[in-house]
Amino acid sequence: MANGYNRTAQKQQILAAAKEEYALHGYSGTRMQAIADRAGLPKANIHYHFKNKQRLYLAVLDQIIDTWNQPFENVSADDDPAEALDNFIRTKVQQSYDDPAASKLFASEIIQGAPHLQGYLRSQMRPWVKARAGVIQNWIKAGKMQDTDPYQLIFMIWASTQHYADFQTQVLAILNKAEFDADLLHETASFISNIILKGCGLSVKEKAP
Amino acid sequence: MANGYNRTAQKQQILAAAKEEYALHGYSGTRMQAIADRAGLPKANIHYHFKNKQRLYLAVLDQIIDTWNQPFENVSADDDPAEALDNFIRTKVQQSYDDPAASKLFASEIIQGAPHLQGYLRSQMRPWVKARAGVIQNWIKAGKMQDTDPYQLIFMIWASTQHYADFQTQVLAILNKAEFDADLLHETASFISNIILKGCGLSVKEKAP
DNA sequence: AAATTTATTGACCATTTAGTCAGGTTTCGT
DNA sequence: ACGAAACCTGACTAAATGGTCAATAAATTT
Repeated sequence: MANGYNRTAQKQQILAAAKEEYALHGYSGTRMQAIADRAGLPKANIHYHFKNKQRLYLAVLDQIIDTWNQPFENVSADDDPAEALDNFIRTKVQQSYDDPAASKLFASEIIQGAPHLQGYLRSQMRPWVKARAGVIQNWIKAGKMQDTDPYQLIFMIWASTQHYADFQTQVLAILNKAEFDADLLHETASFISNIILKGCGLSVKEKAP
Repeated sequence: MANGYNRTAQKQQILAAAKEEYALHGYSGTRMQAIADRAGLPKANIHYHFKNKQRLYLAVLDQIIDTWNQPFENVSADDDPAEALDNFIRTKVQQSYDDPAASKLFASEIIQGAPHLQGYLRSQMRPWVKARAGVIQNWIKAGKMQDTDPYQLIFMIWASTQHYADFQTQVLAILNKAEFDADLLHETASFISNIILKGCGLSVKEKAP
């Protein structure tokens, strides 16, 4: 799905601005003018780089997916489940923290029925999950962890890790905090990891030295 | 927040149609005409019942919140944690199943910074969570369950239960299913309940006779 | 340094869409 | 039955917004 490089820094600037705006206001709620303003450029310039609103949106989605997929490729049946799952969870939480807009934008797209991502879900994401589910299944067969539905497990990890990006507003309001700081991030990651690992019957161990 | 009764069935029809449209296309992406079409009414009729697009949106949110709050009021420190949490989880999953549009709409609103719900989050939801957190804290003090951050626990339950409504499209695509049926619902609720309860060090018991 | 391609921009336009309104119809109290 | 109030609706309007384009500037090539 990735379409190579984005030539200019300008283009990156537009993509970044667009990501924020789309995340904040949804696809329809986003105004090309607002993207232009955020990027500090005249609107017509954006239409020079991107044919139209939808193409720009797709380019943003593209970039998000590219970034996300990188870290998860290298889990294998030889790994230790507890360590691998812990790592998976912490990486996801970190990503949510680093780029909440990306998470929000993706979430909005899915919520609205993934009109632009049906193909991606089917042809990229499903095989990816299938492969990870296979690894988990192997762990179970090898007696490394108790019987647990791998798909449900992955969904639950996704849900609980992304929640802190997508529902940040709600979380902060409830906790009565102004922003999501590094402490809360760490606390959250540990909490989720603890519950999930223990829930799977895995012993939670601190990182080996 | 509730504003009394909705006099006519017509009004309910409009609210239902609006909920679907807003959930499906977001606030800005929703067209008054589309709501009218779905409700089978001329557009002007909608403007007779609701001053404008935003008021209609607020009315929809209002109704959702009203419905949601009903079941959770009656948890007390005397209850058994495992049973209460299990019940909480199953109710949330059931709600997601019964009215995914409500969940989606609420999620979109929060993702976009809760522009219409800041007040509600602060003045209604925060105290509500605080009270539930207090109950959980009491359980912990009474030795009924191990030490667990109540807020994090509640967030995690919210996240994992609502995920099946909000990200339904993604879940179905990954599982390669056409729709979310009652079996999957039950399976999901049990899975989440198992992981969470075990994760909290609670023994999972089937419903007492 | 001229020519040519690439990038930038303000002004403009066509379309979409929320909202209005005057006039008609139904319902309801008396 | 009658008047009044509530309800309904087709036709219209004003504003917002995505997108275009011709003119201009900058970079690149020859």
